[in-house]
Amino acid sequence: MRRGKPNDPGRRARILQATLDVIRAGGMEAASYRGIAAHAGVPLGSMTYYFPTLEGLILSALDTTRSDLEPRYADPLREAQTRDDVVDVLVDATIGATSPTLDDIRLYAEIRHYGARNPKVADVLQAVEDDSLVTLHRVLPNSTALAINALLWGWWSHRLAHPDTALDELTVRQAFEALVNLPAPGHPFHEKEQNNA
Amino acid sequence: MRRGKPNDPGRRARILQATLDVIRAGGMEAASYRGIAAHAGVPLGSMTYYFPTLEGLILSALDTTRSDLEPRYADPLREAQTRDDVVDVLVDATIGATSPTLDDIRLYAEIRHYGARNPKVADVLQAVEDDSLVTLHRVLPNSTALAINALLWGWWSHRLAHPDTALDELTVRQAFEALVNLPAPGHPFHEKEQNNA
DNA sequence: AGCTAGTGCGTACACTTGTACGTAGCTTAG
DNA sequence: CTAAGCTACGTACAAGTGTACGCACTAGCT
Repeated sequence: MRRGKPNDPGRRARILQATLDVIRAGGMEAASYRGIAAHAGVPLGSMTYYFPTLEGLILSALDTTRSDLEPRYADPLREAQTRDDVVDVLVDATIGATSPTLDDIRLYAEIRHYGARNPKVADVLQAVEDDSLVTLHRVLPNSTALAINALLWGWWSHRLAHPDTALDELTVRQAFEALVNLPAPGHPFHEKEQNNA
Repeated sequence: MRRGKPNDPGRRARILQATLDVIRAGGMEAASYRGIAAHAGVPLGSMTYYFPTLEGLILSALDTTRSDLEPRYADPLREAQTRDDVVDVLVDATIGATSPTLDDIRLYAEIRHYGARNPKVADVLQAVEDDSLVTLHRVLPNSTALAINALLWGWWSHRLAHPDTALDELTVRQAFEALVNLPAPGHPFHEKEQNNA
């Protein structure tokens, strides 16, 4: 039973997209109803209509990033067979073709930052992180996965703090190699598995 | 030639301290003239008198953190002789006695976060980071120092995102060991130096 | 055609923010 | 003792914020 005028069906989605754009460009503090409305080309009244509370809008928008991260980072990891493959994927995700742009890193940083204080955002962060950790954990022991996650975020953070200086690929690669080849707990001697084609 | 009533000589310093407290507790967005004034127990007029602009106050406050970080992190590193010593210092700085509290990590995170968009804050960040990198660089090759810095920040970030879960010491230690023992560029074979007592 | 329910949005309000500015009061020079 | 100058602060203002609320207008039912 539909009533009223549904004259712009994609409006809700466009607002969500505009929200992410604004956060990417100006940070969470720039995410005001009015600013987002201007960016999306919708009147202020539409904002509060589709999203009665600003926090709700932001949470919804952040949540959509989960589906963005999955294919870019987790998918290639799922296909990695050897430890060397894993290193390749990680290097690529840090500075290569599948690596996020500075704007995307900024967005991810906003989530982490906000998540440190807002429990709702922390849940989103947890979900994003779980997606990648679970995938890493499929190939590597738990402790190694943690360290790699920490280092990956460290590299991304480095890129944020030094936007004009490119990271040296060999430096990044060797660091990941060192972590990936850590011995698993309970197996003091590291066995390199050789199940590639 | 002194005039007027200098009835509270430490007032300026107390304002700076209160500023850091407020940022630690509520983030940069909580750092308002009025909030800080209330926390420091001074009237609003005093704030704008000692610090005519809010950004100036924040920058001054952040800058004082530089002298806090130096002795805690750089000093022990200066005294490290062997690579194992370096690992000890790093593990300690991550989760041990000399490691920052969650509040201090939060403060550092604010600096990094703000620094990604505000050039003035970026300068402060740069200075803080240089202090530690220069010290690391004294013992380790440049690329390794970069990786270690990234990982250290990654671990701190992890603590922020998981305040209730303690990091396993062995996990942290092995990760740092792996990085510290990376071969120097130009020296394909790694030589472990054994100059301990 | 007329009635009704629900969609979409314009406007207004209460509040918080940084900052400018006027002024009170102490301290020294004359 | 008086005048002046500087310190310290109370107050006011303009700008920007989230959100509540009421009005138009469309679409389906009778």
